[in-house]
Parts: sequence; structure tokens; C-alpha cells
Amino acid sequence: MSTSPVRVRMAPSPTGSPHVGLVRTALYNWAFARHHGGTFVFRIEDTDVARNTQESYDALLDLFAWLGLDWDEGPVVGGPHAPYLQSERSHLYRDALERLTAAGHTYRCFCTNDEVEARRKASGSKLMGYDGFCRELDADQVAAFEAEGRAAVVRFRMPEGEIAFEDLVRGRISFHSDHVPDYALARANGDPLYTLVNPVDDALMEITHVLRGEDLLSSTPRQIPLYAALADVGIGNGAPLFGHLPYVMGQGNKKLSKRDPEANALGYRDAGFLPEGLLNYVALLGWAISGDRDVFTLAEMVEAFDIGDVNPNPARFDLKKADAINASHMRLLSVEDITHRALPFLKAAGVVADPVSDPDTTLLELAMPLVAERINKLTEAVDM
RNA sequence: GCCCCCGUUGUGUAGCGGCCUAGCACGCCGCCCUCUCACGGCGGUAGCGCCGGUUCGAAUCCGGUCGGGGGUACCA
Repeated sequence: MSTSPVRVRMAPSPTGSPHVGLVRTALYNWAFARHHGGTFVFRIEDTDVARNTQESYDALLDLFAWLGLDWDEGPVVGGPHAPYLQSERSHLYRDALERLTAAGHTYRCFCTNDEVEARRKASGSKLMGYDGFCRELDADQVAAFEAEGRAAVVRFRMPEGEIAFEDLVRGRISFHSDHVPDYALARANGDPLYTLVNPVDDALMEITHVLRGEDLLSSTPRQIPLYAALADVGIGNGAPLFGHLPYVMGQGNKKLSKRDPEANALGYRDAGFLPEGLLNYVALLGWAISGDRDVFTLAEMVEAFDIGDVNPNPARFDLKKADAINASHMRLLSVEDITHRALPFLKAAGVVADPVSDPDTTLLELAMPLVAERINKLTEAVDM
């Protein structure tokens, strides 16, 4: 048993409509935090100004409010590491970049993609990515590039050697630095990139465990040395522990894309799902509470959740099973509860008046006991 | 190409060397209950990718192979 306090986070980008994969990741982080009595941080990664939207940000807050996944630090509630929107933290990234550069962990790179590609062809190297050409430029060379009017990206100087870590869901994983090129931390125009801001924020916010999608697995070997470099310049305490969660797949062998209708998390609320139903189903995408049961409450999940039990295989999203799990939760509710929850749908459909009238109340009292026992989703109450 | 991850019925999973003639759930197919539908009950269907090795014994450990996925950006 570790005695260090657990601090985890979810860090979505406010682009497009929230994806069910995000719900799964958020749920695992939340359950992990609650299980360990730790802190759940909510951070908004809105550095991509071109794609961020206010609607998307609002949708994220709506979604988590509906699901009942509460956060201890983040937007609305604040916290000791505020602000929790990356767009309001640029001074922190600039400071981190200056410190890293002062300590020699970065260098300026003037190469174009074409030049890098041409060199690779000429050398016959099998290694992809940046070749480190600008690593050791002297002052004259830098001056020459600048005289040409070239702008420079800031690259991280990757240390040489093996980078290994113990993944919380996959066990030991190792890469060799030969396959992890020096990567860009900031654009030529000075804007910090995700590669910099994500680790800086996790370090600053003292995140202890990063549970995230498998798609970030291959960026882990480049982040681990960055955490070390950040700690070296007084930012954070080194790398957190990582756990890479399996993909959520759609039909066939494709990741569930944002274009798939079943990917839209808020769509489930509108379709009459219970939040506990969606959460329960989504929890099953990579985790099981036991061998012979798959319907459980959030409280039971918090009690039982162990990141080490998460299955590394990609999971297929199955709408029929989601419906069935939701239906099981419907049957767990009382008639009064179902009536209460179905009311917004009934009002929206004009089945009952908005301030519920007396005749409506009578109707509901008569009809709901019959309706409640046969519907699988709240929206179905409307048709009955 | 190179690097990394993954591989149990159609789907999600349990399984961590003998308890497995591989369990549970969804789906699907029957039957029962029922005025109908839903719920509920009962039964059926179908799986350890492949090849070697270790072992008295392998779904479980090791190697290889095949297949799938991801990365290889001044995206996240």
C-alpha cells in the first residue's frame, strides 16, 4: 500500500462533441481516485485555438454533471493549481521552456522537413523522425541560419539509452532512444505544443498516476525524460506512473470515431439512458467487477476498482449490450424514481404540460406503474 | 521499412500450471409464463489464432509465426 496521496486527472480538449471513450477514461480515473481516497483533477486542454469551441466546453461540463462524476479541482470549483484551462497558463509554459533551455535540455532547430527527409534518404537510415542535425550547432551556424531568415522550433534533447517503465495495465514496456527522436516542444512562432504543456501541467499539478488511452502509449518514452528534465529545473518531482487503457473500437477493427453516432456521449442522455447505465456499460470496456456479474453501482465500482485488473485488449462498443445494461438499471429504480426522471422527456414531447397539471398528475399515477415496468430507456415512456 | 502494443465463442469478459469435458453477460435460436408487448423462467448455439518448447500436466510459462492496432508531425 502506497502512502503517497493519489492525484489523477482527466484532461479533455474542448473540440467536437465528447466521445464515449472519454467517459470511460474519466470514469476509470475518477474511480481510481475515489477508491484510493485521492484527488480527481479536471483540466481543459484548450491549446488548439483553431479547433476549440465554447459549445464543446459547455458540453463537457454538462456531460460530467449528468454522469455525476465530480472533480475536486478544476473549472468551476477552482483549486490550488488554478487556472485549470491551459489557455490561461501560457506564462507557466513560457517559464518552463526558458528554464529547460537555460539548463541545456533543449536546442533550436532550423531544419525543414524536406531537408530532414533528404538526409535520411542519403544516409539510408531506417530511423524515422528528426535526425538531430541541429543538436550541436555552433554560434556561427546559428547566425547563418538566422541571416537566412529561418525560424527555429525548440526541440527537446533526448538522452541516449533505454527508456523503460512499468505500465499499470501492461507491465514493463521499454523503448530505445534511437527510436524516440528529439521532438518539438514549441513551434517556430513560440507557441508551446502539447508535447510540452501536458507534462508541464501534470508536473505542476503533482499528478501521480496518468491513466489515459493507449494512443498515447508511444508518446510516453519521450515524456519520461522530459519529466526528469523538468524536475531538474525545479518543476515537479519527475514522471508519474502510467496506465494505458485499451482502445474503444467501433464496428470492425476501427477505433470508434467521432463520426459514429454511438460515439457521442451526450447522445445517450438524449436517448433516455440512465447515467448509471451508461457508466456501468462503459466500465465494462476493459474491466469486470467479477466473473459472474456485470451489473453494479458506482459505489460498488469504487470499492472494487483496481487499475491492475484492467484488460489491455481493445474493446468493441456494443450498443445492444449497452441497452441491456441500461435496462437492468431501469429495473432497479422505483416507479417514483422513473417517473421523476422521465418527466423532462414527457414534458418535451408534450405528453404532460410543463407545470404538470392536476389531470396530468392523475394520469401519471395511473399510467406510470404500468409504463415503468416495461421500458428500457426513459424516452420510451413518451410512446406509452 | 523501423519501433511499440494486443490476440479466450458474433460481442464484452472470467481464467493468473491441475478446481476448465473453459464460467458469466449481451446477442442469436427454441420453449414456458402472458389477452398483446415488456419483464421473468428454462434450454440451446458458438471460443483458448497457429507452430514448437518447458512440465507428470498449459488457455495459463517461454520462443517463433501469423493476424490486428498504434506511432514514426512545428496534431493531440
